[in-house]
Amino acid sequence: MIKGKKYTVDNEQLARFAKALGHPARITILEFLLGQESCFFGNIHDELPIAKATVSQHLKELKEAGLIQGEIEPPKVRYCINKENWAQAERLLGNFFANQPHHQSENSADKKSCCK
Amino acid sequence: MIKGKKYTVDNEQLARFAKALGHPARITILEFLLGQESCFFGNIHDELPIAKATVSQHLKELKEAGLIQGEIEPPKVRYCINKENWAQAERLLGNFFANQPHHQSENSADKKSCCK
DNA sequence: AATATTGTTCGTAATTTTGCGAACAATAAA
DNA sequence: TTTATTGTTCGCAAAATTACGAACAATATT
Repeated sequence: MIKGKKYTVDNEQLARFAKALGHPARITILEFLLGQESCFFGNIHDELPIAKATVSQHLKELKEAGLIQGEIEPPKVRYCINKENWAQAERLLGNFFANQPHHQSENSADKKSCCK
Repeated sequence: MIKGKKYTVDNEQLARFAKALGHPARITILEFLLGQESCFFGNIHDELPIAKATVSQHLKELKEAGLIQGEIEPPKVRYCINKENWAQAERLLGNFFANQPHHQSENSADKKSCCK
């Protein structure tokens, strides 16, 4: 690396999405939201083994990553997937994994060998 | 949540993989490895705007997440994708996103409305 | 043996993450 | 008006993350 070398915008965005997915509570929240029409805070909290303050924090992170949105419906708060950004996350991750790993040589008697 | 409620094994694993993807340097490393047959530490370092000690640390995390492997080829170290675990990550993420977001009601004049 | 090359590990520092309980705000209900 | 319900925010603490330079280890070269 010389100087000023930065990351691409796509890679930054992909990392941001992946980071948001990088906690089992947040995976569980998203999984729940993907399958539910109704999605109040309390319903989400009930799915998780953590305090409501912590749930609120995870929801905030998902919101800041753009993956969900919430709106107040007094006295409750309704959450759901942000479909536009969700589609972007899916696309970025899809492209990333579409880049298949390089084919390995057939005569690898040694299973542990790498990139031979 | 009552007591003892934990996360599923799959969700834990998915979060572990996602967390490993949650930094632009690691995304860049993986992207590079996916397209290269040759992959010494030095080649990876050249792609990144960070010190070698930091690169080494990111590689260690990717190794611990199971996404890559390395082997010594004195005096160099060759890295590559761990294809078995890579396939598992792809599968888990694929299943996760295959769970499509719930359809939104048609009469949503308000674009910002959520889960109505 | 002395030197160079290649990466890892160590020690350190700054920041972020994760988690909780308590306090708070806002509305609804009594 | 008082009380209950629903979530967020605050303050704090412990742990993990990110980053760097310096030191180190291992092999290769001179």
